[in-house]
Amino acid sequence: MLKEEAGATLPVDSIILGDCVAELAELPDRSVDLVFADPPYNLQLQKDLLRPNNSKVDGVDDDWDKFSSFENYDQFTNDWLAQCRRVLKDDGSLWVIGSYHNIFRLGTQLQDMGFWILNDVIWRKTNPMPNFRGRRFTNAHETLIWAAKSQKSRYRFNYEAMKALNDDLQMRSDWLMPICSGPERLKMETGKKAHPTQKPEALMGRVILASSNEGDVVLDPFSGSGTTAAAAKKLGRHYIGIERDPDYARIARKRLAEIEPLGDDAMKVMQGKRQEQRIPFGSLVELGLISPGTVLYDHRARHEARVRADGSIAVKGAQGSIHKMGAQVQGSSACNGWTFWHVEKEGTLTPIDSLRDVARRQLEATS
Amino acid sequence: MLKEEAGATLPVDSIILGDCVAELAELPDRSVDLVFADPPYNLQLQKDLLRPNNSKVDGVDDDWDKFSSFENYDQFTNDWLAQCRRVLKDDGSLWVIGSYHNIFRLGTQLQDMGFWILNDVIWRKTNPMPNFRGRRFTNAHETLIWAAKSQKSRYRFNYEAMKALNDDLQMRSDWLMPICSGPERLKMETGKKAHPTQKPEALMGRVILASSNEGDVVLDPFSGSGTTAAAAKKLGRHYIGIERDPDYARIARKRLAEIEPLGDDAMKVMQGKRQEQRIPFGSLVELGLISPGTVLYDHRARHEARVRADGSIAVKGAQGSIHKMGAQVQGSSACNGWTFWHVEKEGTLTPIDSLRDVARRQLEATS
DNA sequence: CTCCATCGTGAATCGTTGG
DNA sequence: ACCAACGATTCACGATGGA
Repeated sequence: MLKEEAGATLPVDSIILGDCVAELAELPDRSVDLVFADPPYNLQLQKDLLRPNNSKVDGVDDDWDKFSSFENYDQFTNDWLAQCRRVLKDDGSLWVIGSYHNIFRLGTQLQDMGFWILNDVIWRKTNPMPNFRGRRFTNAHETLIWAAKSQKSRYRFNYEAMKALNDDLQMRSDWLMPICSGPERLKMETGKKAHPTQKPEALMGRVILASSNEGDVVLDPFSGSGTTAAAAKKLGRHYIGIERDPDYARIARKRLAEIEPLGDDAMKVMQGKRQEQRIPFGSLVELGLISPGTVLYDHRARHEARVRADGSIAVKGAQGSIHKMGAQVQGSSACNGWTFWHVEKEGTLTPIDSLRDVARRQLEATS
Repeated sequence: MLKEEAGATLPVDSIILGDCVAELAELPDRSVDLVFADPPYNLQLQKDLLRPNNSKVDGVDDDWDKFSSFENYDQFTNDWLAQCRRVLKDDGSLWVIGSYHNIFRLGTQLQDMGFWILNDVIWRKTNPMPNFRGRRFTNAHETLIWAAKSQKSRYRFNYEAMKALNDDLQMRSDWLMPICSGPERLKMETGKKAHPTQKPEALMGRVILASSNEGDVVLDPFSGSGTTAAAAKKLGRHYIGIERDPDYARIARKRLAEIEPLGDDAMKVMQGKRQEQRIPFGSLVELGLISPGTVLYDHRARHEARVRADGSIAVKGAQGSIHKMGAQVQGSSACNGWTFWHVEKEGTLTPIDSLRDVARRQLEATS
C-alpha cells in the first residue's frame, strides 16, 4: 500500500527487505508518526556459557551483533538514528530498547541529536534467564527510552488509555511482562526459534497504544520477526518494517498476512502481569521492621535464632533462611519460617508473619 | 582516623569538606574498595535546556547552548570519574545512580574509560511522585550502574548474602524500595527537609552488602546528607565522604556521630562455598571418612565407581579424579564430582559433598 | 482424561588456583 | 605468560511423556 505524504509516497503496510540506513534514505522527510527501534545490542560475549547441568546456553552470536569497538557501534547508531529523525514527523516520537550493553550509548546519542527524552521505561521480565555462575545480579530487565523529536514537540501520549490499562492508576515507568515464549514464539519447521531476540507483542502493543493514534504510521528499522508491525496491524496502525535478512523478512510477512486488525481492545488480552506481592524476609530487615541482631524464638521459646544484616538467621553457628533454619532445628524437611519464628514484643511472642503485613503496606507499588 | 595504604595515609571515617575533584586528588592510588556516587543532575544543564529555544523545530543540527551544556556536564563527569578510577583498587567496583537526565551520559563515560559494566540496577520506588500534568508515565524508578574497574577485575560480589535477602532466590536487577521519608528523612530545625535528594539507607545498605566486605573502605564523592557513610558505618565498613556544602557536611557528621555499628554477629552474612577451605577428595580417604573400595553412584545409580587408596576413582577400567570420571561417564566436558557422586548410607544416596563438611571440621579441630 | 515428574530454554558482556 | 585441574552454579514456564 502506498500512502501520499507531503508529495511523496510512503510504502506503508509492508516489510522492506534491505539495509535500514539505505532504505530509510528512500523515505520522505517528516512522514512517520512513531518509530520503534530494537537495534543490535552489541553484547560482546566472550566465550560459551554453560548451565549448571553443563548444557550450553544458546546465546546471541549472530554476525549482525558484532561490532569491533564502541566507536564503531556509535557510528552505526548515529547513521540510523539520523535517518529516523529525518523521517519522523515533528510531533512524532521515537522508542528504542536495549540493555546495559548499548542503552547508555543510545541515550547519549539521542540527547546529542536534539531528541527530548520523555521517559525511560523498564521492562521487568517475569521469567528472565538466571545468572548461572552466581557472579552478578540476575539481569531481569531491559530499558526502553521514549523521546520526542524536540523539546517543543507536541508528542502524542494517550494518558487515559494507559491509566485504564493500569486499573485507573497512572501508568508507571516500570512494566512487568513475560518474555516471548510458548505459542507466541515463532518457530522454524525444525522447531528451532525463528529469531533469537523476538519481543513480546504485549510490549510493542503498549508502546503503540501509548504514543500513537489509529491510522498513524509506525516504523521499525530493525523489523526482525515483525513484532512491531504485528502489534501495529492489530491496533489499526499502518506499519513499515525494514529488515536486512531475507529469512526474517519472509517470516514477518507470513506472520502479518495471518493477522486481523482488532482495535484497541486487543490490548486487554495482551496485558502485562499484575504486580506480584512476594515479601522476602530480607525486606523486613532492610525496612527496619526487624533490626539485625534481633533474637527470634519459636512459639515456646525452645529455639533461638539471631537475625543478620542480609536477612539470613544464625542458630548455634549454622546459618540460613528463616525457612531452612526452622526446618533444621525441628529436624524436619520443610518449615514455614513466617509462622515458626516469633519476635518478643512487650513480653509476648508474635509471629514474624504479622510484620509482613506492615512490610506489604510499605512496599505496595502500583504497577 | 587515618589508615595506612600503600605508604600514604587515607583519611577514613570522615566527611571531607571540599570540592570532590580537588579532594580526590589528595587520596592515594588504588586505596579504596568501593565507590558510590550520586552526582548532581547538573542544574545548569536543566536551566539551559528549559530556556525557550528559538531555533527551528526540525533542527537536526543541535542548538549550540544545548550542546555546550551537555559538553560541560560530560567534562564534569569525566573529571570526577577519572579521579575515582584512580583511587579505586584494581579489584574494587563502583556504583553510580541517576535518572534519564544524566544516567546515559554516566554509562557512556564509564564504558569509554574502561570500566566494565556488571549490571544496571533499577530502584523501583513504591511511592514516587505522580506526573501531575498527565503528559508522561509516572517516573517511578532510578537507575544504578555497577561497574568493575576493568574486564579482568576480580570484583567482590556477595552472591549468597544477596540470595539470602531475597528468600533464597537470586537477587534480581530490579529492587523495590520506598523513597526516603518519615523519621529517616533528615529535617532542619525549621522542619524543612535537610537535603533535597536524600537516598534511603536501605538502598545503600544493599549496595554495600553486595559489593564489599567488612573493614573495606567505601568512598562517596558526593556525600550530601551522608547516607552512604551512615550505611557503611552501620555495616562495619570504613567510609570517606566528600561534600562541598558546609551545611550538608555538618548534618552528615552529626548523623554519623549518632550511629552505632551493628554487632559482629549481626553484621555477618551468608558465606558461600567459595570462601571455604579447599578439601581434596583424597583427604576424605586419608581421614577414613571413605574407605578404599567404597562404591560411588550418581544420584540415580546409573553409574558406579570404586574409590582407590590414592583418592582417585575407577569406572570400568578407567581411572581419574572424581571430577574427571564424572565428566567422562556423562560424556560432558566438565563435572563437579562433589555433587555428582554419592555414597549409600542407610538405603539412601548422599552426595559426597556432605562428607567434605565433616572433613573440614575435623581438619579445623586438629590444626 | 488428569496429574505429576522431567526436560528444555530464554538478548548473558557469568572462574580460580596452582604449576 | 600459558595451561590444566578443580569445582561452583539456575528461575519461570511451557512442552513432553508416563502413570
